[in-house]
Formats: sequence, C-alpha cells, structure tokens
Amino acid sequence: MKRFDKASVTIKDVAKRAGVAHSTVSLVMNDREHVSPKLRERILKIANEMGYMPNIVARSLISKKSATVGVVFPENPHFFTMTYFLMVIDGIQSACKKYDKAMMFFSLDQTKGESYYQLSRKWLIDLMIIVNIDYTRDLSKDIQDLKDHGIAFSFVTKYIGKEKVNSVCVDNLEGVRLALEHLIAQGHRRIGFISGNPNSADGPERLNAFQTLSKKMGLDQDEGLIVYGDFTFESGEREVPKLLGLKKRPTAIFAASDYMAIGAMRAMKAQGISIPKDIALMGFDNSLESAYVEPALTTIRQPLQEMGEKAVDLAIRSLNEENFEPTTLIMKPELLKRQSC
Amino acid sequence: MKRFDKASVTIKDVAKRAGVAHSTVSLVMNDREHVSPKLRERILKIANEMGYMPNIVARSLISKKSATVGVVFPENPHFFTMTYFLMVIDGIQSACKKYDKAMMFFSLDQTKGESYYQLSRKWLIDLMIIVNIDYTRDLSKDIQDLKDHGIAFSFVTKYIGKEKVNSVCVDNLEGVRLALEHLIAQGHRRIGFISGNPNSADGPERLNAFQTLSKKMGLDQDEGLIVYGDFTFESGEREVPKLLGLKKRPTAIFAASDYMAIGAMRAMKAQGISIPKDIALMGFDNSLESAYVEPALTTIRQPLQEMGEKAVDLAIRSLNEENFEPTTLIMKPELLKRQSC
DNA sequence: AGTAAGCCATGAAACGTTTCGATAAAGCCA
DNA sequence: TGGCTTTATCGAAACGTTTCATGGCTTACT
Repeated sequence: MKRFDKASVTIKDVAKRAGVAHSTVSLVMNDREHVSPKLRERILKIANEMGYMPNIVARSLISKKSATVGVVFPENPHFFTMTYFLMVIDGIQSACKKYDKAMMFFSLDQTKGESYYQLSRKWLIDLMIIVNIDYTRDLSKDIQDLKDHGIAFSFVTKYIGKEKVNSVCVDNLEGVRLALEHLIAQGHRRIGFISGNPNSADGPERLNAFQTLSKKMGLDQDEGLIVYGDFTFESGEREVPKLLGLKKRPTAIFAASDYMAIGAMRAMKAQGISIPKDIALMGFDNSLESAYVEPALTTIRQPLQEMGEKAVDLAIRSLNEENFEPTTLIMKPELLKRQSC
Repeated sequence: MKRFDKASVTIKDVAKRAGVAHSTVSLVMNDREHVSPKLRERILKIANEMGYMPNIVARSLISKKSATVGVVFPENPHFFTMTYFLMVIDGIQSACKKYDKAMMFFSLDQTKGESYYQLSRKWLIDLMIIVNIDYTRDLSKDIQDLKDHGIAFSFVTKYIGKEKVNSVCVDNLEGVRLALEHLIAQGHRRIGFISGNPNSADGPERLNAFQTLSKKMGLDQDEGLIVYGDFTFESGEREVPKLLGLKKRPTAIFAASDYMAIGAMRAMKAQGISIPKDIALMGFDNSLESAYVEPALTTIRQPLQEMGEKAVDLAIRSLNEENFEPTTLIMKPELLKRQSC
C-alpha cells in the first residue's frame, strides 16, 4: 500500500530553515503574541515559500478540538436524493464556511452499536448536527453522553425527549394555520388531511395543529377526512384514494409534506381529477420539486437552509459561551401561493 | 472554551486495566497476529466493557493514512441544492459506506491559494474525489502535486487535461445519438440545440456530438439552430426564445441539460407553446426534477449514482494496487422516454 | 549602577496511536 | 538436558502539533 512519499513540509522544517525553535513557528502560525514583528514576518515568509500547511489532524489531537462539524443523518440508503435534507445541509454547509470548519457526514450504523458520543470521540468531533426525523429509538442516553463529555450539538427538527437541547424547528401550528386560512379564504370548508410520519416530531405536531384548528375554525369534522402517511411520495399516492372515496369528498386536500402532496397529485391525475378546479391541493415544506410540478404546488415554506445554519450557530455558541442554555429556535413558516389552490 | 471533560478511555486505560502493555492492546484492536487467543479475548472483553473506541485522528497521524474520502466540489454557494451533484454524492456516500470510510466535504477556496494537495495534507486525506464541471482553471500543477505525494484521486466527469488520471464520465456521443435517434424516429428533422457550459468537459463534447451527428443523420443544418447556455435553468429560459424566433422554427429542441430544458419549458409555456404538440423537448441528465415537471421530461439518463461509486472504487484501487494505471470509465447513458417528445 | 519588569525565544512534555527492536518464555529436536 | 527457533509480550520512539515553565536579554526606573 502506498503512502505519502515526498516528505511533506512540517513545522519543524520551517523552524530549521528559519533557525528557530519549532514552538516559535507554532506561535507565529497561530497568531499568538510574544513574537517580535520582524521574526514573525520572516517566519511567515519562509513558511509561505516552503508551502507549509498546518496538519490539522495533529493539531486537533493535542488541542482535543476538531475543526470539523459532524453531520449525522438517518440511515437511509438514498438520503442524499431527498431534497428536504439537502436544503438543511446546504444551510449547514454555509455555516461551516462561515466558521471555517470542514463538514463530515455520517450515517450512524446503530446495528454496530455505535453511539453518537463514540462517533464524536472516534473522529475528535466537538460539534455535531443531528438531522433527525425518526424518534423510534430513545436518544436520552446518547444525549446524556454528549453532554457529559462536553460535545456541542444541535438537532434539526425538534427534539421530542424531555431533555433541554439545542434544536431548530418550524412553528407547525403557525404553518398549519397559514394553510387553513388560505384554503378557507378560498371557500373551502371540507378539507382532507394527509398526516406524516407518526414517529417524527413534525408529524404528530402538524396533525395535532390540524385537529385543533379545524375545529376552532369551524371546518367539517369527520374522522374520514384524516388519513395517515409517512411523509413519502409513495404514502401520499397510497392514501389519497381514501379521501377521494368518501361519500362526501373534500374540496381541498392538505398534505403534511410536499412529497406526499406530489404523490397525491399523481394519484389524482390518474383518476382524471383536475387540480385545483376539482380539488385544491396544498403541501408543506417547499421541497425543490414542489415548484416544478404542474400545477406548481401551493405550500408552506420552511426556511430549511436557515434552519441548518442556525443549528450550527447554536452548537458553536454552546461550545464557546460558558453558560449557554440549550435553546430551541422556532422558525416562522411562510405561505407560498402557487397554482394548486 | 469548554473541552471534552470526562476523560475518554484510551488504549492506555484499557492496557492498564488488563495489566498489559498498550502496544499489545493496539495489536489486538488491529487484529494483528502474535497475540495469544486467550489474551486477545480478555482484552477485547475489557475494551468493550470500557467502551473503548479507537481515536482515528491519532491513528491517522502516525500511519499517515486517513479513513476519510475528501469530496471536493466547485465553489457554488448553493451546490447542495443542485440535484445533479447530489446524485453523484449519493453514489460516493454508498461507496464510502462500503469501504468503511467517512466522507468529508470541501469547496476549495482558491482565492486563499489552497491547492488540492495542500487540502489533502491539511486533513491527512489520501483519497479525493474531485467533482468538477469547470476547467477554466488549469489543474495540471494540482494533479502533479497529488501524484507526487501519492494521494489517490478520481474525477467525476471527464478530466480534460492531457495527464492520465482516474475519471468517470458518460458517453456523450452515445447519449446525443440516443436523443437524436428518438427525435428522428418521431419525424423531426429540424432540431434546435441548447448547448452547455463551454468550460466544462461535457458541454463541448455534447455540442460536438450534436454537430457531427446532425450532419451525419441528415438534419437541417442552420447556424441559428444552436444557441449557447451554461447548463443552468436561467440560461435555458434565456436562450430558448432565440430558437423560437427563427423564421423557420425547429420542431424539436434538445437541451444539453435538464435544468436548461426545464428553463426552456417555462419560457415556452409562457408563450403558450404546447409541449410536445407544438414543439418536442428533450433534456440530458435525468435530474430529480425532470420527472416531476409537466409534461415529464424525456431525457438521457446518466448513471450519476453509479458514477460516484465507481469514482471511489477507482481511487481505492489506485491506492491499493501497486501498479494501477489511471483509468477512464465511460458509462453508457440511457434514453428515458417520458411525455415531452 | 543595580534591580525589577517585560518581552522573546526556547526546550521539553504531552496528545493517542502504531511500529519496531528487544527480551522473555515456550516449544522443539537431538 | 542443552541449544536453537519460534512465539508472545513489552518498552521506547515516532507522527506533527500545542502548551507551558524557564531563562536570557532589554528596557526603564530609582
């Protein structure tokens, strides 16, 4: 097996060439005081000439601090093709750039018994963003471990356990309100709802919001108006026929995710139903695809990129500020009026 | 600034508890020979009890080999929302999992004068996947550096310099052929072409293929039938009016990327042109969005996920096999018939 | 001129591993 | 049983950094 062969230039090489101790070079490279300006200048010049680059791995070994943000995502073979996550990651990526950190991706293989903390230790990561949508597994122990060892972390999408942790989520009640108000303004009183993954944080919250608000706003109350999906395209396609088959059909359908809405759209088109003429359709998320479907999907925008960014911000703050209290950031959603309503 | 506070268990802790030298524990953890079965067993048990996890950073410091695949992508603020790249990354991710490597993302800030090699050194990365679509900058020096230092790397999307390097690309000539044959079979003889980014590898290659084949296949030859975009949505939207404004309009339009095709689609719809009735439209790539637009876009599929995977495979092989010759893999594209033709 | 106070620069120790030469123990053969 | 080989374990050195206590040299003040 090959190795790096041409020796690479280290701090010692620079020191030797400059005729100083390597610790001095270190001080210079880290912009610390107690080095005379002229010497600093000279060392900088030499380092530059020799193409010196600090070895971040060695650095983090000793400082026990990495320059890496670990992004842990659910174990989904095609995670990267789900644009919902992508937009979050896009935000994380911007933040990493801002803080001059590198980004490392992990899908936790829990079958191997790896815990979040072990992961952080293995890679000397002191900053973790946990992108989670499934709380089937209890994370209390993981969270305790992370806290005990001073690893900073934030959840993207609300953490639903009772511990106080950093998390960034969207105001689902407000989102559902925006959606329903829009539909009501267009005269709809009978609205079907396709609910999301019951093991997620957002799924039950949106369902709950729908139930509460639809009562409060005087919409038709009817068990059959709620069907249960899991946020995926397929579940939307699968569940919408139940709504269409009701004796009294809803005049509008609100899906708790864009993917489900798009799935529903396909199923409805297949039945020759015209959107929005026959039935209005509304999504939630503003996934990339929602703008491209026909008719373009009216939806509730979550500021996903911003959420990713803020998650990093929170984690950084809890690492740097001595008494930072774990914070939950609830972002405001926004109604995107397009053609499907 | 906080640090990891609860001491984490190291190889030495395990050694002490087991009453052996830490080097022995190291042998056990790495499954090396020369340790008696019973001792090995005992150490393994203790390590497990104590929750020992190797510190990969320390490991790579000494072995000078990282367990990380560095993915370098173009400096694009919203890289992660471009599904084209995403699918490639999805493939890389699968491969990483296969080889038990972590994935690290970089967008090279060349303004800071960072070179690919320096990047690899900084992070002790010995495996790099370069996802590149813009050869405005000459990469010869970078490549030489990487080679000199024994860093393995592959390009995704052809490398257009003269050095022999690992690269994975698609057979553009074949892709264009498939597209044109399909259009011709439907009776089209006057086909407009929206070309892609001239600084990429694929852009000129597809243009060239179009020019050659359209002549060979007896299509209308007319300067005005070719317009020049840069692969983006906006450029498609911007350029297609030039085709529509020709005295003799094309009956079909072939865009060198799906994004451009979708942009063109929007512009055409705005003019009340019906697709495919008035004009047929064809894309290239099979981006995620192409299946969702209306009408769904007929396109040439590049096996992007597979390409990402193969890129990692190649890099791994050139790291492990003593005399591995840099290889270019040319993947077969595929015609996806949908509704736009 | 003598001394206290800064400032610069240094060398050694440490971080958690792997590697390698040395040593001790065990096994083998005659 | 003596000598030789093999195997099991150990200890020290190394990887490229940062950190920190130490001390020499200036400078400034009395």
